[in-house]
Amino acid sequence: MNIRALETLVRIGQVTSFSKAAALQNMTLSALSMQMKTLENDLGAKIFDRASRPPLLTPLGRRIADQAGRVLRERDNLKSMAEIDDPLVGNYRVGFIQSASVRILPSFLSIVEAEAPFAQFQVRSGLSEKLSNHVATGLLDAAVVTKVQGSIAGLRFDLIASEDMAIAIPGDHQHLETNALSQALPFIHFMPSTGIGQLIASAMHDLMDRPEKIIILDSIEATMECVKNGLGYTILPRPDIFRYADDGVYIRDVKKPFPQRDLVLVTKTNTGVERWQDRLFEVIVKASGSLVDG
Amino acid sequence: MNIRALETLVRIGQVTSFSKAAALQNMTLSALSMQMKTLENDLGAKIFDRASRPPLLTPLGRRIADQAGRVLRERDNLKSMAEIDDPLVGNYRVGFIQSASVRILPSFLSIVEAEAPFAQFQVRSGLSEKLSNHVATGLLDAAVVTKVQGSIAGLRFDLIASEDMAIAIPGDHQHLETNALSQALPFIHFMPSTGIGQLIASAMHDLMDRPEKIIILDSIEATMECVKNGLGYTILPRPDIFRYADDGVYIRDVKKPFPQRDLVLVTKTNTGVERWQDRLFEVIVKASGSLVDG
DNA sequence: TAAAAATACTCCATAGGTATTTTAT
DNA sequence: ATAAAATACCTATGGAGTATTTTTA
Repeated sequence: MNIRALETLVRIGQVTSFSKAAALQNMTLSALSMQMKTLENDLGAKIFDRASRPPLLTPLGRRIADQAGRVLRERDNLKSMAEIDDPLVGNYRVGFIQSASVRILPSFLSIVEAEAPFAQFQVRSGLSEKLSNHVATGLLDAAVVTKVQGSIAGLRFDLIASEDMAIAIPGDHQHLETNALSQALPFIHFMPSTGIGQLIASAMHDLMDRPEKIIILDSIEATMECVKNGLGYTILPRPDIFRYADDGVYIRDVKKPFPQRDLVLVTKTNTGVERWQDRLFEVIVKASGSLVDG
Repeated sequence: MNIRALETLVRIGQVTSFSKAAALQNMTLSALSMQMKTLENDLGAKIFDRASRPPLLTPLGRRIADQAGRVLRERDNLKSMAEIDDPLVGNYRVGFIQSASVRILPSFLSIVEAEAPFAQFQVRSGLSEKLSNHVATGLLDAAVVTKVQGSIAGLRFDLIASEDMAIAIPGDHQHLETNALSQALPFIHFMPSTGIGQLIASAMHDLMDRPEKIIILDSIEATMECVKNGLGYTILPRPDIFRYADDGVYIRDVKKPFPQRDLVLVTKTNTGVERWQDRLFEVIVKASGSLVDG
């Protein structure tokens, strides 16, 4: 079945004349006649009553012509979709690490709703390494992750924000020196295997003796909840601490020359110009800018 | 834009591999590759990221593939519509004369809803002659009308029902002979120009002297309303009288050898076998059978 | 009889196949 | 190194045009 034949059929339905339709479709009457004959054969249906001249649509033909109109409308939608000039057109699969999904995703979604009406987003969350790999293998188009050292080939990283690390201490222990803390309280350690976990481990190593007791958790919110309940202290990016802290938590900034947590947008490096990558980055930076920061 | 290319695109979206898709679509990888290249050119859109192998759908390409699926679904609907075996498939434009639209149409519509799920009906009402002409010119597919003598060439008439004529008389004049009636009361005459009007005129001529006073109305219901109010008497098909009569109306049947009103289904005569005509007739007869008859 | 559709015949564009080269993993 | 995609090249099909015949209004 040829899509041009459907266009012709719809036109005939409008003008009820083969010759007029032929003129409007920029083809000869002969070609049009053959086209309709072929269409009838393809469908195995009698579309025209050729006993009268001009041929009349049969009831079935009329219905088929209506349906052909629907096919053409969907085809037109497809065409116009391809013609949209906005770089953010399409169906995007984007990963967000846990903290980004809490802090950036909501404002991101509200921004794209307004600014990228032709983009759909499928979001999935996970750890930085997994998400980065998914971008590399094409399972995701982009991901917001913590930048890790051993960068995978073929990936592009755009810096969204550099965040200072800080120490979160239960209020009743705020008088203790950092080093003394490690003797007095357990250290709540967010998963050392993750990107941010490695940053925490290195910070911990630089700042204090190895704590007597280390509790490993896989959730930032749970980590902070423990600190709030005086069960231990922790090191996390300042914005994450700030997000969950209450009056009972004392936040101690760490001295300047210290590794920061880099939140990056990962995409594939491409030879061609991928305008959507730049635009997506723009929008994510905007979304991250509107988040509450300490 | 070729519809086969859209099928291929959707398939690629499913299997994420050109070569697997090619096998499934029964074409060579080469052909498939060219087809996708052509599609991208047609649309002016980058559907694939060819930097990786197998080529990955771009976000836009993924969206376009979704939309292509919609196009194909509508195409499939069209195909399956053409394959339905029921003779009553399609979009039918049917005319009903006034009395048929009141007496037959409702049960007709409820019957087709159950028995002809693939048929749509557009109904219009009018006078027998006009409706018949519309069938002849193809403006209507069929019409339920009163059969008139001078039958137009190219039209087929199927008898739905033969209805006796009767005289409707106000109760307080039921003792009068038919001939005497024409002196005592005005004759309420349904439009003499119509098919049924001609039957009435001829019946009136056969049965009685010309009435002193004739009132012409264009509505059967209004005619009967006048009789009910004692304003005059009338001749109409028995079922029409019966429909609107109440206790105050006396119905006098006319003697046997008398022209009847033939309710017919008008369609175009066709060389080919038009199964829908027979089926439509069947359904209309069924609908007319379920109407209340005196 | 005149206008419109169908048919006969021809040509060319293009879609698809085979063989080969290129490329990403 | 190998599997997969792209390219080069060729062929065949079918879609569209011209000229002619048929048809019905």
